[in-house]
Amino acid sequence: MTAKRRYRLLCPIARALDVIGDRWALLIVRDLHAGPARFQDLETGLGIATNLLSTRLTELTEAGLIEKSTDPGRAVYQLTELGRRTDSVLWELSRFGSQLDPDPDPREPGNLRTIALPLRLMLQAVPNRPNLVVRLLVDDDSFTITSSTDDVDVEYGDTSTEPDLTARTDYERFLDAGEGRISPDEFATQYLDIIDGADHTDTFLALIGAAITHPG
Amino acid sequence: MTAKRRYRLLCPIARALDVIGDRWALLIVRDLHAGPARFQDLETGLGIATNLLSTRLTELTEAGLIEKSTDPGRAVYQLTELGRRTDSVLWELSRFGSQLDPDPDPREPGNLRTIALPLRLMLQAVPNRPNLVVRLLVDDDSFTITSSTDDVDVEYGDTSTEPDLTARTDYERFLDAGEGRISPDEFATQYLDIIDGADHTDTFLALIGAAITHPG
DNA sequence: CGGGATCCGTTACGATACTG
DNA sequence: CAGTATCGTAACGGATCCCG
Repeated sequence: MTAKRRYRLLCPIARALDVIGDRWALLIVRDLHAGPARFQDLETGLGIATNLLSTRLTELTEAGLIEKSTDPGRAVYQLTELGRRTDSVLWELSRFGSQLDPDPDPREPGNLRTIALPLRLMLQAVPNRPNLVVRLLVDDDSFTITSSTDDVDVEYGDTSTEPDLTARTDYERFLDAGEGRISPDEFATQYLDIIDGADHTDTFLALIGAAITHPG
Repeated sequence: MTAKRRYRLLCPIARALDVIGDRWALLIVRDLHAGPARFQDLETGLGIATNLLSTRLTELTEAGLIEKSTDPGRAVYQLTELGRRTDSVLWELSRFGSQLDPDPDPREPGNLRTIALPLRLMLQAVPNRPNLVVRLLVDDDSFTITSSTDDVDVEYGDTSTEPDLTARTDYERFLDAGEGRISPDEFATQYLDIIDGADHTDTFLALIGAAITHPG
């Protein structure tokens, strides 16, 4: 029943921060951009205390950014349309953060939902995307990339659709490539294993290369 | 000597939030986009406690976003090049925040540095900008808009350059227009007084109209 | 076992008073 | 004017406990 701490300024930036400015709020939203997630997915992915996650989830729900669907008995959280509109904010934050020195003593996340949104936004900037469904394995996590000319989606986990191609890489290298510390070529040839669907290799490498190279 | 609270995650978004995610940090940066400011300018503009402003300023300085120039004996804070690169983040936050319901019980800011950055970013999106220097009076605050084809700047306060045109409006209407609650035409004809330099009126109105209308 | 709620020590924030 | 010092309050973080 305690009133939440707010700026209460007229300006839209302060208004936005009143909703997504609290600690963890944007990171939770970011992870949900990778698709619906359960309580524990978010907890282990972020390393957030359960009480904080709980309060953030209700606050974000009240603000209309996320919603809880208890369809099959087990709670699942997902973004609303309003919540999905945070993608530009997150994208610009990501671009700004890439210019900063990385933490000297980083903490590994419990899962890699983290990278689904940046990946999608990079792919989104590529013109003339091919029609392609890719299963991308990063360490022990799996992503399904669904590319078409009109749209592109990156979902965490295996989805029902059968992929055209399956590839594997590791998290560190993926980050290096995404932030420009290694070249697309070096990444593609050295750190990307094509496991299945090799006949789509050229299409896939062109897509990845364009995504990394593109100014954003 | 206590270690600052950080996410310490590898992802660039978390890295960005470790620097500009603290309460007030982004709003301070936003106000500095309006040009150099003194301690008290920021305090009254935001309504922030002085101890918090003090710690934020040193943190932002350590992070390399701002710098203090004590040239004439009086401390003046201003953005560094890195700090200026927050403009895209702030712009997207502003766009997101405009979609949210305004606070039911808002608090008036002590000054209007707030709106310099949104205004500049709106103008920046206008193609074929005219060469024009405008003094815009909003309530008791003054802005100097320097427009050219290549670039546009909005500084808080009167600058040395003599304006081609001087106009006046009020804060509420300005916000209404910027967030699309009233039309550019309605704003220009009803709530914008041309005080001086009337021969540049058409040029100015075209610029303002385009800025408001433009998708951003 | 997943999905939280409760408790409690620590840190951050906010208001005000005070100092160079 | 530009901060520092103090102090009460709110938020965070870790752990444990509870409930279906």
